[in-house]
Amino acid sequence: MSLSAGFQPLYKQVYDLLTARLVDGYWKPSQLLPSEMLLAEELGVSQGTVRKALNQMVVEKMLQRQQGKGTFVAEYTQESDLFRFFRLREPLGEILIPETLVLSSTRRGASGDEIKKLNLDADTLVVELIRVRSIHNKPVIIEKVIQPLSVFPDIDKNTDLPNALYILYQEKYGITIMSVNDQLRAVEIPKTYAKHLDLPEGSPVLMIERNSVTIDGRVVELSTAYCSSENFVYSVTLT
Amino acid sequence: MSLSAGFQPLYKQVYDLLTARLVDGYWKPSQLLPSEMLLAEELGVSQGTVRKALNQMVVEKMLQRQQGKGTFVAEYTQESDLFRFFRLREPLGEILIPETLVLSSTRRGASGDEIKKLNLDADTLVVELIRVRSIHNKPVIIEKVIQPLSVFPDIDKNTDLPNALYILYQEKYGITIMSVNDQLRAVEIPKTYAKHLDLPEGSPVLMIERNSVTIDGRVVELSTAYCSSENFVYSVTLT
DNA sequence: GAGTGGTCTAGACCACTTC
DNA sequence: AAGTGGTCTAGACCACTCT
Repeated sequence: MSLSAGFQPLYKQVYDLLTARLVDGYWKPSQLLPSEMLLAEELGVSQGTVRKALNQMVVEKMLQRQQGKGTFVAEYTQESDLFRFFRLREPLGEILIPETLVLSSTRRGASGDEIKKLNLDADTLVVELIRVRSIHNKPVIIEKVIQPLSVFPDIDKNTDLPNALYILYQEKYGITIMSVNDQLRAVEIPKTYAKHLDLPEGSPVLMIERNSVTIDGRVVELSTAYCSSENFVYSVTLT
Repeated sequence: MSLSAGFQPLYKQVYDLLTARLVDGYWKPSQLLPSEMLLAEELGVSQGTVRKALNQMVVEKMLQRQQGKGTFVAEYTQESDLFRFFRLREPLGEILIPETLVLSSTRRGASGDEIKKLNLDADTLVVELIRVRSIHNKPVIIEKVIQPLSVFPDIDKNTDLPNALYILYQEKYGITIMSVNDQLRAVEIPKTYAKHLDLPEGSPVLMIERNSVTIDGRVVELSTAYCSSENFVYSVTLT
């Protein structure tokens, strides 16, 4: 059997092979995969083994399955999916979808910190994007996003950036963000940002530093956000 | 077969039955469960069905399994486990274990908000515990913990509270905290707390409001923490 | 009705732990 | 060697979707 050369369990080898097909773009978001039986036949393993690999990929949100229909590559085009990583809520818990305004977009060389965190070559250019996000017409977040041009060629040539950048990454660059690491601090709002959020200088704001990680484990985007927490909170459940 | 009267899948019925045994204390933390084969025989289902239920409980961190040894009720007595929900880190990511000093412990009637969040009767008494937590001998957190006496009888009679309260809840009251909901804000530190954290008045601090939830879904503890984020960050990964 | 994923079973063999 | 969980297979039947 073609997979038997490995040291890992069969279902793990199947998992790796199927995951590679997603990373390579062999299967694209929203696409229907072959049925369990067909995959089992193609790979020379039992249907139960394919099932175990597929179910693991569902747990990790790479795939979605529907009884009677089939198995699909996960897509994040629903509002609720797009804002899967957007954690600001009203204190009572309602989900809030922000509007977004781009303030600036500039190319520059990557800083040492960025080179390290994004694992870039020394001379790589990055785009620094500054946006203000508003909820109910009130500006509540100002964020700086760092995108390496080596990962997202000419991303600053796009007109009409989508509200959720991740959909652009997925549709235009075939890059799917699977997880983010957030570090939160409380700081006084930087002087230059105070006016954009309609806050007095010295106001305490949440500072959120985020690394965005792809399906294959690469950090491809950095962001730093300053969030007014007068009316909104960062809400998260730990298990 | 004794379980067949339900509408749910067999493995779900097995899951519910086994979970109930944990909630009831029929099986206690660190205890060895019967083997898959014995459970299957007792419940009149196949070994594969028991396995599916057990594995789900492992995912939810109620059980731990070890090949060759058996299946155990999860216990949280390791330092890393005790601080499973402790998210403060040095910016580079090292795990920090705080020391803890109790400032006060008082009984009082529950407030309306507490009655609602903890689902209490109107006349229930609660304990309000105020603690300072230090890292490397520097105070960084001051927290107020609300414990209903209806859930934790005479909890304020304990001398020597453990560093992690959850181990007390588990060992003395048979209550296991399975998840927490955190809401984070940035605020100016309350005047009365500034001196405890060695911070100037008006300093921005992280305010973390937490609901702690048991294995059976009840909120049994509230806490509000003010954290200096000069040298530490709240770190979390979203998937 | 045909095709999909979801459940359940039974049995074989492997890997690890303990005695 | 005996007992545990982990993997893999094969087959039956159920529930759902689409045509």
